Amino acid sequence: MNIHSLAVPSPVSQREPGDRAEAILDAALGLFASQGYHGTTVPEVAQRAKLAAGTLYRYFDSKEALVNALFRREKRRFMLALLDGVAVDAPHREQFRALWFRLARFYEEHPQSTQFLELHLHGPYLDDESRALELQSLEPVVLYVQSAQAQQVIKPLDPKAVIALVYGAFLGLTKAQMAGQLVLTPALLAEAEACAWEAVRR
Amino acid sequence: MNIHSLAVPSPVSQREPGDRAEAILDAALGLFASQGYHGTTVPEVAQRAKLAAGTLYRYFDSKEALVNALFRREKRRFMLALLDGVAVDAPHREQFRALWFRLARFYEEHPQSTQFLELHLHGPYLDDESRALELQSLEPVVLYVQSAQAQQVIKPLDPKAVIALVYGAFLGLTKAQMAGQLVLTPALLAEAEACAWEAVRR
Amino acid sequence: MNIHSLAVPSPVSQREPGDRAEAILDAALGLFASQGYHGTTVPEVAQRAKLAAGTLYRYFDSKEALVNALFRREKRRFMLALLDGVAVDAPHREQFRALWFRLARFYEEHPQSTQFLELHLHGPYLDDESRALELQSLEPVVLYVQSAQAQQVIKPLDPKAVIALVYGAFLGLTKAQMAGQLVLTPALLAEAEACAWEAVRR
Amino acid sequence: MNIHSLAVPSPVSQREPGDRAEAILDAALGLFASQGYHGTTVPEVAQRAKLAAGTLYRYFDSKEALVNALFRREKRRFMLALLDGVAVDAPHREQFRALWFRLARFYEEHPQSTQFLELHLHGPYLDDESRALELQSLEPVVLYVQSAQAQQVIKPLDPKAVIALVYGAFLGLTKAQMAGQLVLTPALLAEAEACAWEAVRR
DNA sequence: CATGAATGAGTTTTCATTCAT
DNA sequence: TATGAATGAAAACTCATTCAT
Repeated sequence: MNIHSLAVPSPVSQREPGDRAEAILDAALGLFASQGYHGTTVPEVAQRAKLAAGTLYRYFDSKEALVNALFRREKRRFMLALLDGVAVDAPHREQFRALWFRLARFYEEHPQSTQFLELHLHGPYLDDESRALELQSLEPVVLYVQSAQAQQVIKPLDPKAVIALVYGAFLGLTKAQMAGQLVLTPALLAEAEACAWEAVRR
Repeated sequence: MNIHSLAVPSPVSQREPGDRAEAILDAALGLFASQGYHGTTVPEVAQRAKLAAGTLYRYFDSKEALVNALFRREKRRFMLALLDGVAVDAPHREQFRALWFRLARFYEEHPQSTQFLELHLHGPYLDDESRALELQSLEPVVLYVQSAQAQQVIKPLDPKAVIALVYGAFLGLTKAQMAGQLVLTPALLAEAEACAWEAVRR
Repeated sequence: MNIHSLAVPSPVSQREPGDRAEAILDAALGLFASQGYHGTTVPEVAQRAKLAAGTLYRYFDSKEALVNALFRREKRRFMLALLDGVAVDAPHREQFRALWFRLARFYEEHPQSTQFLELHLHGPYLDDESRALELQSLEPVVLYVQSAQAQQVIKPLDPKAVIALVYGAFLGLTKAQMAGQLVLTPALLAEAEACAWEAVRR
Repeated sequence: MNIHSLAVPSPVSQREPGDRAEAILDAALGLFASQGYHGTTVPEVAQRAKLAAGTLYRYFDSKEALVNALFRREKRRFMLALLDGVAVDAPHREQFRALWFRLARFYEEHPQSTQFLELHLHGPYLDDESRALELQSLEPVVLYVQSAQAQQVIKPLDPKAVIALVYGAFLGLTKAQMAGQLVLTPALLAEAEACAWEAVRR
């Protein structure tokens, strides 16, 4: 038994600051992902986050500020899941596989995040900071593709086309699963990874 | 000069009955595609269709009925463009290429339709008939894939996974183009078609 | 009996356009005058104008637009009542008396307008056009005072001070009447006019 | 250096009890005067008084109680400034001059108080006590006017009319100054005092 | 006694839908 | 049949007041 096990469990009302904002973002994620921005009401978000509608405005200036904060949180989460600690020295084939399964894992753990980010990519309610983040997020992947192309491992297409094809294919699978047409088993994901690699390999 | 050039242009009030409904659907397509269902107002649609808001209700019972009618029209257009007169006897490789370029052509001619159909695939406002059409629309393509698989030309994956991968890859390209990251030149489309084929061929 | 007496009385629903906006302004005048801008709600105005809250927004873009439209209408009414057809050739003493009794008449006929204009003179919700009108409205009276000063009929104070003294004195009377402390009989008004003249005459 | 300069400044937490209520009233004065009752929020007042919104409610039961307490404090201040130690034996002309310059001094030192008292004279949020104070405050001035009228020094108008004319004229000057149209120099104030006297003298 | 986060009623505003003309 | 003004329910947002800490 250590000193921590003696600690009094903190009651709900003693949440750390920031916790409440996170709860709101969590609630908003599910709703924006399934119903879209205009299809979701602020009271709905508040109710799901277990607070009064007015309270939400202590944490976010407006519905628009909320969707932007959410977009940035999810985009950062996504990029972190995709790139953090990636083995840049590994063979390109290995890196490709790693990236694919990181996508898969992120989708498995945060399907709503995947859906949200696709749905809200170009909403007119996204502000400059969100758009900047969006643009910036592609860069590391473009670098990977260019490096692989320099080694003549990936076809010499526009790197953005390569990314669009592979990530598009991946998203196609997730949509099919969400529509109930498909079950993304590990086996299927592995086969699909092979397909994706065949598509862009040289 | 022929007899037609002499024809008096029919006044607005003497349009054929279906004409106005079509005009409404055309107007709705552009708006729903770019702003979403909840982000588009009925008066906005009416104004773009050059009629009064109240008049729209002579043609569609409600906003929901409108979006469903639109979904069905666009889905049918899309399937027609994809499948009508397709050469079922041609080699599978040829058919694949043909399907890809039909997709490309449809997107080129009706980018909003492509966008609309993706965006509204799973809106909670779609009714049973629309959902049924959605399911049914996949069937001919599934048959094509199964036929190719029977000939051991396409990998023995779940046909829906094959479709998801290929159509997903195609949509990835269109999104990149709409985001201004890419220009879908004929050359790029041809190269991408090759990629897609490599992805699923045996 | 003339042709007009034969006219069918127009039903309520056939009001001339503009009538409705006027009804809203009339309703708003009474409420803004007695309760102030922030103390008056839009549904309150709508109810008094006998229409639904939403309908008001067909005529005015916002509550702020409404108060500005009202300010301008009342200011113009006031200036018209004060200056239209004034005998600029009459002796200055006569003109002074005329102006005073025009003030009195306007107040008698539109006490709420007088109150509203005083109360909202410097509200932060007044826009540039309203402010410009406010500034411009003083000019003709300044000219009168300067003319009288040139003839050595009125004391050589800053004309704006002369106006402030006289109009302030007048407003003091109206406030006392509205507070129930005083009754502005014709006799009292005449005596007060003499007082005001004594104040500024040379 | 004297003994006072050595005094330890009393920490905020050891303020005298009435101090905080005064600080709240001071903060409220500035805000109510410039933005009105409904245009001012309680948190705004609290922030300016450097305390939390909740704390304000230890000192005043409600926003309405606050505005009433403020009204009474300012009204008393005003009457004190106007009448305290006034030389009742001096000639009426002298007393008139003294009253005028006491008005001027009060306005100079507490322009917001002047503005507040005028703006809130008839707010529906004023309670009976405030209204009673309002009525009662006029009495000493009425007595002065009656005394002067008895001596045939001031015109035999209703004393309340006399007061309305003179105080109205004074307020007119202050409004013109606050609107930036005028600067109330000592010279102008002296000339205006002469005007006011001419207005009501016999 | 002080705090300030939380509340929810109330405010401004929008918009799908109706209906008199 | 076409119109568009009118409606009122519902949305985003504000703020006086309370209360756990």
